[in-house]
Amino acid sequence: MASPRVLSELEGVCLGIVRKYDPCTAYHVRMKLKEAPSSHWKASSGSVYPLLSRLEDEGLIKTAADTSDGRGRTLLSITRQGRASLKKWLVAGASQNLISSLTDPIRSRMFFLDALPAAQQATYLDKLEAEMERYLTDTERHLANQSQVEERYNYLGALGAVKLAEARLAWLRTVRHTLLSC
Amino acid sequence: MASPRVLSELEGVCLGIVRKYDPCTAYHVRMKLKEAPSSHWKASSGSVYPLLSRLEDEGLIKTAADTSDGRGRTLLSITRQGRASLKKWLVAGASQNLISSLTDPIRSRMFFLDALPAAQQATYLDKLEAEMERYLTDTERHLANQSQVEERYNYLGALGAVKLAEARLAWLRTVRHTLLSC
DNA sequence: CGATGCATGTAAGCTGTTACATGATTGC
DNA sequence: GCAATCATGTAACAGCTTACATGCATCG
Repeated sequence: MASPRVLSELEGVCLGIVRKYDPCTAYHVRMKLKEAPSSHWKASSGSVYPLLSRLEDEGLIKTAADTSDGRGRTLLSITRQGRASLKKWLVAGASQNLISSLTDPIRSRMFFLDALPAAQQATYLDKLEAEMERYLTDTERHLANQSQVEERYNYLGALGAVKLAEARLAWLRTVRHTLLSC
Repeated sequence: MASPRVLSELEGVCLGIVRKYDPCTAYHVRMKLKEAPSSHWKASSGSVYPLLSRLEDEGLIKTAADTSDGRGRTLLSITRQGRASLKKWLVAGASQNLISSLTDPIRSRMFFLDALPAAQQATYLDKLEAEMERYLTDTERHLANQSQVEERYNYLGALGAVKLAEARLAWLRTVRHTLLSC
């Protein structure tokens, strides 16, 4: 009986990537994490390699040396047990505690904006809006690269990032209007 | 010259709370962190007390023993240096890297939903939608408790939580419709 | 033949959580 | 008097980041 522990967020995501691009290298997993503009994860080698070793130790992925490549690549595949763990991680996401664990540094700061003098508030909100617009553009561009038919799930995930970015931007504009128009 | 390091997210939030309810106890800071349904922070004593000690060591807050209370309460106040640090933390929020660091466990999972058989996908999405509705209600209730005039910044922050929750729910419904209607 | 990208790792450190531990105050 | 809340902390650990270190492959 394998350890039935719940995977961490990054573990679940990495295992999901291994499954999706099976077989692939650890490096590939890192690159996939990096290419989404909306990903929280830095996915440095310092987190990914030990993480994947751990998953291998627990039998969730298996490795095979790629002899055709002189760099000593290691190809990763998900195991039957890994698939079961991934499913478990997936459905565990429908809990109040995970739904509410969304961190938003912008919103956090809004509560304390009165610490800035009015002029600086305006400057800050201006810059924020400009950066948020740029971020929205990034997420939209990323969405445009996902095929709606071939990569349905990637498309829907990327769509979520766009929708959230739109909502944040709209909220920011409301804030700006509320604070600066009187 | 004091250490000009940038505060972490939780440090900034805690310092902001101290400033807002100055003077207040560390316990009060924890309770404030807990009462928002959209807060990412668990704000356990194990994080808050050492954090506030650190801020005191760096001269960002000062403490005073409350002799009128037998429990040995310690009252916290923000210092001039603390105000400067808080402002710095605030404006540092307008950076691409912080804007994009929004973690969404629901969206993360969407990319891998194809790991579940269709029937389980439907069950999962149903449960998710129900929980998201409950979460939206929580944030709305919290918003209703914030005065739009007296607590303008708290109101705007809570409004952001509601707007994000609405956008996530709308997106979830799109996902459900897309995946289950064919 | 040099730059960029592919590829794999380790060590130290930061930040926050969980679990534990203690005790006073307030309201019923 | 007892329960809930107020109040303060510590120790161990989990999880991820930063910085460092190495070396082959590919393309111009």
